[in-house]
Amino acid sequence: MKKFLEIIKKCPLFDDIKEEELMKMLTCLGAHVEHFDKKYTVFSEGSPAKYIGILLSGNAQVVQHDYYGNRNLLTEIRPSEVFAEAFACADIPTLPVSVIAIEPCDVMFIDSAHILHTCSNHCTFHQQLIYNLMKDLAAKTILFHRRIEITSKRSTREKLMTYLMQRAKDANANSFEIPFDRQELADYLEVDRSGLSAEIGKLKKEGVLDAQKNRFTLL
Amino acid sequence: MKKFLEIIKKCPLFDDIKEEELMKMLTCLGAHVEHFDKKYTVFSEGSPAKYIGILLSGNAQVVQHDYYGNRNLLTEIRPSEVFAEAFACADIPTLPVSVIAIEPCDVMFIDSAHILHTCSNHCTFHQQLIYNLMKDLAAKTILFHRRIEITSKRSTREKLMTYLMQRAKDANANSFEIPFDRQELADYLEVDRSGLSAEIGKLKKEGVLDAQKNRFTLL
DNA sequence: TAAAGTCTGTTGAATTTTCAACAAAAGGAG
DNA sequence: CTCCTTTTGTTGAAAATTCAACAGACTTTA
Repeated sequence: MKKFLEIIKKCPLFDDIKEEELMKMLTCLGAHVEHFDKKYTVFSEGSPAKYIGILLSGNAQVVQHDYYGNRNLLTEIRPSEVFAEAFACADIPTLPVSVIAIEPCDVMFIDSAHILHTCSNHCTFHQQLIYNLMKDLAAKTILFHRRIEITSKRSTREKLMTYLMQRAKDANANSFEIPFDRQELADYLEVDRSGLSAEIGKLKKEGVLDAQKNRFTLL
Repeated sequence: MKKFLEIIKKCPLFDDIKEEELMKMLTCLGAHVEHFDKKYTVFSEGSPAKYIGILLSGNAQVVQHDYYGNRNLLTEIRPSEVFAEAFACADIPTLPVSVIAIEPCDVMFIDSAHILHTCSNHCTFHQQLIYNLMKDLAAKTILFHRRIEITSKRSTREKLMTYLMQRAKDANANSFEIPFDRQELADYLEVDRSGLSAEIGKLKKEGVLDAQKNRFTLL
């Protein structure tokens, strides 16, 4: 676990927790690390929502499948990010989503009950953890707002442009890379892939943007 | 404020806080109540995200307007529910949404800084409030998941049926009322109102459901 | 390096959604 | 009760999305 210390320190869940206390605390919380190869399932839909996950290396996605088998891409997860915490904290018994390793991953698991319920009066770090968890959930809620801002647009073009403008604002630049390939972007925007490609082509011709692979430039 | 005590007690933000401490605490937090007539604006897009709102009476909605002026209905707020907390907790400077009174409303406002930052080591209720806030945000995140489950469907019919099945599950019955009129439902599902009406008509003819005003029955 | 597999852009046809306009129904005010 | 306003359902034409299929570019693997 030590080799991931730098990533762990960046995790918002551990803000304002001293480095010398961190490892001790993780042991106390019963944290453990597992490795997953590409395309393997980290959490699967319907399994108990007992553990909070923290991505230590690699790249994963939160996805949901509807009853027609359509894949719905909910979020991209990057190292030091927390996932599946909302379900554990909200006492949802089983996960309504799956988490899939897109690249080989190392994941740290912490039993949510150890964060929320055990000795919360005696260990000072529990209070800090809960405060950090609240901050993290607030940030997640904001991300969902942004997502809904996108999907609430009615046309492929507007969805794409809303997404790209969000990314440009985040990057503070009009040229930036996105973490999706075309199919994933289509899934995220909830549009048809071929229609998306066509729309990108049109926008290029109109001189609104430039796109090479996953690098986009707004003009 | 006292006349709303029963509603305030139901607010998840005050779970496990004793009734005799509640009023004292609200005074300490600087909570105050305002009245809003129908169609008045409780919070407006772009204003500072300083206050957390708690609806004490009436009915309100969280809405967002895009640059074409389309109204996007994010959530319905009912008495004892908390709103705008995510923006305050996530340190978002200005609100990206508006809150509108649909019926005459009474709203309690609490400065979020008083919950998050003041004397958090000395007053025991602060820790409980933060824990409750975390629970509340986790629940909100789940609601957004459900919302995205709906809007990620591609057709009006699937969106409608996904929504109705969620409501049926919540109500634990195949007959239930929804808190929207047709236009609001269309906004929530992000579909065209006339197309929605047509789809409801078809589903009735097919014997899949029955609908009278805002009471739906799945058959 | 060759072969196999994956990703992307393009097309046209089928299906859906959107839009605008109107009439019927329901609700509210006086 | 009647008038006026709002909500709901209906329609057909226009526009957009989806779908399936394919070819070329790019990657990966053997």
